Amino acid sequence: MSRTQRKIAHLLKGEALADFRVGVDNAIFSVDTALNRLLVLLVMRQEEPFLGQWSLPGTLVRQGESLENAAYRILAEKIRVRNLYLEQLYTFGGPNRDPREADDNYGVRYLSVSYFALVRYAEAELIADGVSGIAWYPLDQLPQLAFDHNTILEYGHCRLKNKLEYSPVAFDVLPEVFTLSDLFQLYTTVLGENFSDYSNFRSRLLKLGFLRDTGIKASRGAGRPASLYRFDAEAFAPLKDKPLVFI
Amino acid sequence: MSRTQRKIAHLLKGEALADFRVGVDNAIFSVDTALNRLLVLLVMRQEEPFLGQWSLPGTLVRQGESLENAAYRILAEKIRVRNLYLEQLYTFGGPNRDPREADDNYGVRYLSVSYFALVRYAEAELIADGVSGIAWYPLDQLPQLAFDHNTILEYGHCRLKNKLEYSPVAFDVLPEVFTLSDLFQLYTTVLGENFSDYSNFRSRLLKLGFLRDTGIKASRGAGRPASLYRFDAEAFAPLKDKPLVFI
DNA sequence: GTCTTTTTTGTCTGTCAGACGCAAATCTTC
DNA sequence: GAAGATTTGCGTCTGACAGACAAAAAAGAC
Repeated sequence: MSRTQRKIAHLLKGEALADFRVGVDNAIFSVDTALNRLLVLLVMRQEEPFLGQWSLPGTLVRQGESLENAAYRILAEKIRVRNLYLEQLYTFGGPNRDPREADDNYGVRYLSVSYFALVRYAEAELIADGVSGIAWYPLDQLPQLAFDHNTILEYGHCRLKNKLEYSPVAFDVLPEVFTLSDLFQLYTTVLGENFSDYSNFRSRLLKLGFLRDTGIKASRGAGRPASLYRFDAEAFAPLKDKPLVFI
Repeated sequence: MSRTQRKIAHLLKGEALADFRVGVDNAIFSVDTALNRLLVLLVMRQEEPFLGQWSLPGTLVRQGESLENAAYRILAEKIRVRNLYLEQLYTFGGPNRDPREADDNYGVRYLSVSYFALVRYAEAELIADGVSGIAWYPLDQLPQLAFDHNTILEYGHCRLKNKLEYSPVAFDVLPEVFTLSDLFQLYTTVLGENFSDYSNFRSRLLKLGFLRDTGIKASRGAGRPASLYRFDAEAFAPLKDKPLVFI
């Protein structure tokens, strides 16, 4: 049965199927540990609809391209980064979420498969192509975004908090070696100040046994120099999906 | 800019966009507490591809229909049930996941937004339309399913275990009043025998304070009659996203 | 040298999970 | 009706740990 025949068969049964255009939108987070800010990557839209408004970096999916590859592609177009974490977030596909649906009397639907990403802030290099605006925005100072992208970011923020609590995603965005203060600041910036005491956070993480003390000390201004630690993925493996911290 | 113009513009830039057909597939779980079995709902495919093979109940999304509504629609076509829980699971959209893509030289892609559902087994009434096969299958005795539906069920099983641990979804599929043994059997069937002792499970759940003792006793065969309890949603509210049990 | 800052290492207390035993209340069998 | 079986309900005990807090150690700042 050809596609047209199938379509006709469905129409005869009174079931009008929708034709879809599928896009991928990325909620890309980063943590500026110096200023204790949680940031998201926004781009200025260069075309209608929502021309001139901030939005999540997104793209339509090409022929032969997987959803995840589309997510990696759009990320690579906007940002140069070596270490990152990426996973699917949620699929938004209600009718009328894209004004282009109304333009088009053929009745095409626009669906967004959103992806969640966390990148290392220090080494992330934004790619400005001279035309389009691109910037890190603090999550608590978001402008009005295009489409339903504010909603997507709410989902993304939730996922980020859960990920940090239950998975070692933090070590994807910290440098190879880091102090326990770095780690603690990352957690407090994302989860809020009041989830644990530094002292208890420290002893819990150390007791879990997947942080290796390199013996090297890092002196940053005043105060006792801190030990630099390294994440041991092998030692972490058996702790998979156990909580790392308690909110 | 018309749709055709946009398409041409993209083609000129060497970006061949994919046209999508979007389907919804439901991973519908149920727990048979009498036999301690975890079941999933499968239907026999009535058309190509995978004619005559078992698959998840699914449907293509219609014009003007939201993804969630499509999920509810296909569920309602297969099963009559009053109490259920449903949420989006994951979106599978790699190229070549549907053989129909190869048939079609136009290059249409088939994408599946999967939904996870949990229904009350005792009151679930399967709708056999005389033509199509439909049955509950124990999760540990699955046949080879059509498409990537075995993968979808793996995702679904993971989600089910997490849901049970962190959300009161169990009370959506238990009767209005239930004994603590009912509750415990539901948990052991899904999570395995070795996550907790009945005695400790009992005291933990009671101490959380959202189970109301109705005072009514239920006598089922031998043994001391059990108290019937009722779930108090209001009392549960502050415990949202705290774990109910520990695996 | 003294003060300040930051890291590191403790202590103490209350809570809770996990293991287990036993009493209570019903049915079954003799 | 008595004894045993079965299931529910309710304890106790112990070790681990979160949360609150104190204090020592090691550096820079003055």
